[in-house]
Amino acid sequence: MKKLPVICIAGPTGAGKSALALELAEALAAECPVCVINADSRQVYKDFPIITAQPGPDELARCPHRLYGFLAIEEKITAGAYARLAEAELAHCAEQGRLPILVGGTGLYLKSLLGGIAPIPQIAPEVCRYWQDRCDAEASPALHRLLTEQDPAYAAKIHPNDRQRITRALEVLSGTGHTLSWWHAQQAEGAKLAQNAHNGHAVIKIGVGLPLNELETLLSTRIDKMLRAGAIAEAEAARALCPRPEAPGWSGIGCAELYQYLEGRANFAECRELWFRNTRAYAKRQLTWFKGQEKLEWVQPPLASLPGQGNFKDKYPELFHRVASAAR
RNA sequence: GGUGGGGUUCCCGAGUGGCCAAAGGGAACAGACUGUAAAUCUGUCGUCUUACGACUUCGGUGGUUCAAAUCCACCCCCCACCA
Repeated sequence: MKKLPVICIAGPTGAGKSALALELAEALAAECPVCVINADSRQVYKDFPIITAQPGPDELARCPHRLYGFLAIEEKITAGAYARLAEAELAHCAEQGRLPILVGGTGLYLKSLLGGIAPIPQIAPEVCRYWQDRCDAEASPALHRLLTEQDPAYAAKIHPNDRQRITRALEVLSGTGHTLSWWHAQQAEGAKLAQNAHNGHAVIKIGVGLPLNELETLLSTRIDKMLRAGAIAEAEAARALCPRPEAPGWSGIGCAELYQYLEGRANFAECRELWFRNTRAYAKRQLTWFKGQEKLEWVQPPLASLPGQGNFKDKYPELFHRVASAAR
């Protein structure tokens, strides 16, 4: 049996990745069945379908979608956990002869899935707590000095102020007995091989995007659409379910801002403005990531992405041809 | 009309004679990124292509002083309260 390729649609938030995926899915309908798989760290939360821009019922009806909206707000997902879940979905697709279309803007998740990630076991929560507390008490530069003694190679790569990475390195060391550098070395070989292939499947990476200044308009109108679609009610319901803003699910852009608004700590205009600013800043970070980390085939956003208007084939004939012939 | 408070670099905001191109935060720009990644972190951020340098800024105009964002005078705006 022929190995189907893996299609990957990445790019900054709000550029229309999901819509493009559907256009592609529909254009491909004649060739082979497909399955859209989420590669976005926030669209996994089931209580924020609107705010995290998950595909709606209409979209979901158009073709199978996986890994969307399945996590509760208090639950945490990580790059490693995501990679395992997505790996299983890819295997599933292979069994069924479906062409997987990965869609999402979480660069690290895509990288972990396609390029592999160090096989570090889960670290006990007490160990994490311990370093977290120590970092609070001693400040990150002190822990960075400590890390420099234990794992100079990794310490040299990160900044003394980067408490998230410093505590993680220390957690891994005390939790597993090996340094992060050691763990990274365990999978370095595979990572190099996996750049353009995944378990023997060809990977076609498509980027959807626009320069930041042009993307702004899309981001702004998208926020208004979310608001009209009931973003506030969604946040309100989520708050009733989990009134802890520090819970993992609340960290999404828009969620956090709306929480402040609901608490009366920001007025509506401030909330909207912040939401927009943060979204824009995030899109910029993503652009930087994709510029430096991945080589994508950039494509314009599908501006008129109304249901049933998928004309991927006409817009990107060569790209479509490549995908289709790889799928056949 | 009276009294009090205030006008600082894109925004917020510190600064009350020299150590001030001016704290801090935000925004912006550039960047990093292997389990929190919609996260976390870095650099730049008045102008002069680089600066040990030069030049122009702190409502306006004059003045005091070796030296002013900081002191004085007048003026223009804003806010609060009283009328």
